[in-house]
Amino acid sequence: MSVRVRIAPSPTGEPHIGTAYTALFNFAFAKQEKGKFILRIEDTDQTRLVQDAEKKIIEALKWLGLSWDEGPDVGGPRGPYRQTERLETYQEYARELVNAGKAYFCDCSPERLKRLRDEQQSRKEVPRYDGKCRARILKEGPNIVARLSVPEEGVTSFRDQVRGEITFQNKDIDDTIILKSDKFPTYHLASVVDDHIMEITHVIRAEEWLSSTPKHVLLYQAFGWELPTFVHLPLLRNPDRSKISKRKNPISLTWYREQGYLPEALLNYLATMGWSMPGDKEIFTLEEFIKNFDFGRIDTTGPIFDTQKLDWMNGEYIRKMSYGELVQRLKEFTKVKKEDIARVLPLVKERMKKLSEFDGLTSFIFKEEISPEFSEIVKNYANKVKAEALERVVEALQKTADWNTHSIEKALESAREKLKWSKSDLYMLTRVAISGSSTTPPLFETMEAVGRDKVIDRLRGGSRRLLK
RNA sequence: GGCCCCGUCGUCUAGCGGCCUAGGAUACUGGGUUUUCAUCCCAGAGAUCGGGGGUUCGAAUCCCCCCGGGGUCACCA
Repeated sequence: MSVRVRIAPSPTGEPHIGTAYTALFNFAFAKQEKGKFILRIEDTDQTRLVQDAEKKIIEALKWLGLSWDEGPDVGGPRGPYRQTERLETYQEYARELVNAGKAYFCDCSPERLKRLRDEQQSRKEVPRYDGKCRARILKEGPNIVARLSVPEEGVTSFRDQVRGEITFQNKDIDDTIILKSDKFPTYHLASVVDDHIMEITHVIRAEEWLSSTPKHVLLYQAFGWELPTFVHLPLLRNPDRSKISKRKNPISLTWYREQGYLPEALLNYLATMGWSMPGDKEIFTLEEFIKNFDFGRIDTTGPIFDTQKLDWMNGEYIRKMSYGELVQRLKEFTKVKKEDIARVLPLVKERMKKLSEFDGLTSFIFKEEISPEFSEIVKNYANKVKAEALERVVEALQKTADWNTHSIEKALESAREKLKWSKSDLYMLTRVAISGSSTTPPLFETMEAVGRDKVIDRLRGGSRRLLK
């Protein structure tokens, strides 16, 4: 049987980093097995639905290059792939279960359920449904839900591909609602029915689903369906080890994109979360990941998402990338013209960790005016002396016909000989005068990029400023 | 709290009974290259493998208990 896997995000907010993580592992496994990777939209919660969320998820996955074979609008024999488009299906299956005595209708009001929960909690009991409607024969209708009838005794167990055998006592499992009173299925019913109809062979999802898996297993058993293989990936964590969340960590894929993380770097980083390439290799391509992917190398400990290491990895990718390719990628991060990006890129390529840093690193080159601050540099010279030094540099520069790093260096050196200044002092003074900053790319290259006229203007401006 | 999962340097991890006086990466510190920054190179510090019992000639690796962390307990997914 050929492998079919899926991701099933809910369009309830920003495209989530966890979705990318799960998608990556599903995608890699599908590719390795030459199987199918399916995108299914779990939009059954009408109250939490967010307008553009599905679109954004799709855009994010495309950005990452994790392409899918079926869904939500891409053909496939077992669609549609949005759950709200298949409501009758779930209703039919729920009815089938009720008719078979494996589920029952329940008309307990939300108020009663809340009261029940509160009472149980005050008695320090585990909150769960008391089975009031279990033995009643109710007709389907408004304000009626369907609940799974969980056996009172015995155990439900299943095998998780990376964690081994996991067993739950049936008495600990609640009679979960499978069909809500609005006749929409809950996640449990919908995902089990869909996974079966879509012939999903491996359910690869996050660890947070581990404790509801027995309910799913019970559903499969009630229907008499064959179980898929379950794989629960470790949960990405905040620095305090709690489940990764908006409050404590950036989780939006849109944010990572806007920050200038390269999709291939983000994917590479994600692949090292809870998984390791044989041979201590940390930088690897998606193709290498696919080739070497192995469930046995999944670590079940929840990894902390460390943006510092992501930054390092992103920088590695930027440095490795060709200039031409980088220029293309930079276009959406700056208003600087393409030719100018290409021209100054060599100065900043190895200084960028994120593409969004390009403007900050290069803006001084293109600015019309800068306001250098001289007070903190070359303190052993008086302002007047510094101003004169800048004038000497201007004179030397004006004598050179060519404008390249070599001629600039020669001019600077001849000025320096007259001034009898140290290299570091004169270069630092010049650097601040032409850039406004004490840290820039190499001076000659920087001056060359700024251009002759502007350099001379700025040196004179600096001189005037010092004399004020 | 019940149930379930997990526990190797700050962080990501290698390790699946002897090759481990625990390796790599990142972050950090120092040094080198250098006109500043960054890159690059070298070095250092950093984990008695959560703790305690076993099993074994031998345990980070197997077993038990404890402790710690996390997840989950909705007409949300």
